Amino acid sequence: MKNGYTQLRVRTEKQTACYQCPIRNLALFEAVDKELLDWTQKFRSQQYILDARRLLYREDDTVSESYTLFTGWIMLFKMLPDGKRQVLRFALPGDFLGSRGGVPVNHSALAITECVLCGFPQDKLNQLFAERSEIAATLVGIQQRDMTQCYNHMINVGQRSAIESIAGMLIDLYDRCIECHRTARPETIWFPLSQEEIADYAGITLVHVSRVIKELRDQGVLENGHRKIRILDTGELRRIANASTQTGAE
Amino acid sequence: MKNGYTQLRVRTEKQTACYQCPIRNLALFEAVDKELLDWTQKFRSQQYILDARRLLYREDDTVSESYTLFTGWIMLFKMLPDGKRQVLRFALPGDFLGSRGGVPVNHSALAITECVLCGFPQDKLNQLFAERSEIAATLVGIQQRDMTQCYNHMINVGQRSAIESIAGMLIDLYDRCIECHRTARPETIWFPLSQEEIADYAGITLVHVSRVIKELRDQGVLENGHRKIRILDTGELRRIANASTQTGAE
DNA sequence: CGTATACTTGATTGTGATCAACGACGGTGG
DNA sequence: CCACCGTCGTTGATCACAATCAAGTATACG
Repeated sequence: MKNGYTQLRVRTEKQTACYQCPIRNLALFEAVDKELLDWTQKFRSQQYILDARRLLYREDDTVSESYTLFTGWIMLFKMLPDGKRQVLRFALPGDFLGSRGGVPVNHSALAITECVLCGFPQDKLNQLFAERSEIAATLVGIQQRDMTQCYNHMINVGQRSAIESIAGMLIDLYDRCIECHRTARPETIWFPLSQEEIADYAGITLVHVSRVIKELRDQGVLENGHRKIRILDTGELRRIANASTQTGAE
Repeated sequence: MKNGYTQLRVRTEKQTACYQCPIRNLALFEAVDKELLDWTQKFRSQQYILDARRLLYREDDTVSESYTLFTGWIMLFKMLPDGKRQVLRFALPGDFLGSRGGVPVNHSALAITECVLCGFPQDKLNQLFAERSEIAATLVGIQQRDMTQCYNHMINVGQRSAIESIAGMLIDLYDRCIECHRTARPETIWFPLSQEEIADYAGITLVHVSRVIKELRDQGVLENGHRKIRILDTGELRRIANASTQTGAE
């Protein structure tokens, strides 16, 4: 109960049925016909709960399942020998994680909040490809989308200054939150990331993250605190994310 | 002839046959049985030549073919509005490029040297998936491998100092060159990258690249010049790539 | 042989790292 | 209810790595 490692618990109550899945249009089975969804559901092994601060898997593990994240935030990252950490991606509801083709995973995954995941056994995926090739095409598309995100992140890390990078990251997460919550625009958003996690994502130190966020607060672009954030001026935030070394005044 | 944009020329002489392709084990059709290779070859639309310094495609283009790089080096990159450039990856022979599922491409591709490419029409790929699902699995695996590379690059850019980052990059390219040339170890390698391209890959300035490479030369780790490089001490280079702020002396 | 491109080197500046200390908050147990 | 503790965020002082500005030198090319 306390070994600090994979702690998936089977979700006993309320196993959501695939045919009524609210995020299906984001996930692997978007291409599947309605009448096939109960068939899809047979592929699903289980719904799981993963507590906050627990690892879903660790780099180099051979993971036997793929997962669709149903609720919560998961952080994908890699560690360096000297203890540095690079956050690769934040997975939000609808994102697809885990094993790809039986190869050991190339990153670790940690739950930032408590999460609900739908698991699909890896060994059935190839069978699935053979029977329904449009699923294969969808998976290729998902990987393509992940790659696009990865490329955008690379620009943040490689070419932008600290403030640009953080602004870009906030805009990106903001848009993705809007997309899955469909909440009104200038709403306070649930934002469970610590400054250390932001730092390891943007490739800067947590001290500097603190200063940058203070700067954004002082500029009236956002309010934050208590694991929440409110973007007050999305336009300005987008401008900051794309402007190179434009200091403040118009 | 001089519009600076996609300038694929059909390769008229010596169209290499798939069944005798020397790099097939690296590429998309590694899973295909020998007796099916002439069938595979029917999917191939054409072998092309792309001159050095020409774009294969540009970000947001809808590309109708996928390519296996047969000869040469190609640089994948993204531009920012202010003219900054982030190099995402260097493609070497055997790498798979281009369209994925009819979506506009998320990056641009430029030939660093003259290249030979094998083209596969995109619209036939889905058909291919349906007929031979192991090809789909292979493509998923290729994308997975690309993603792994991308993640490793992210660590270079995000967490490592300039000298670590460049050392890591050289080791990586060195290993990949060895892999496709199978040349003896301490060999001078064909290395066509300019310092500006290295800079845009590692996320630092070309001036600083020059200083770092001079530092590596002075340490006796490598010799270079004339678009060639010779790694004299791979062990030391690997050490530099992984050590955090270890200055020089053991 | 002249021009353009690539690389080198020096001087200076600045962004972000590092070191250090303090404050705010949330949970726990007395 | 308050004291205690741990985690997280804030703020200041100083330092260093890499950016920038600026010339100069090789090298490739026509």
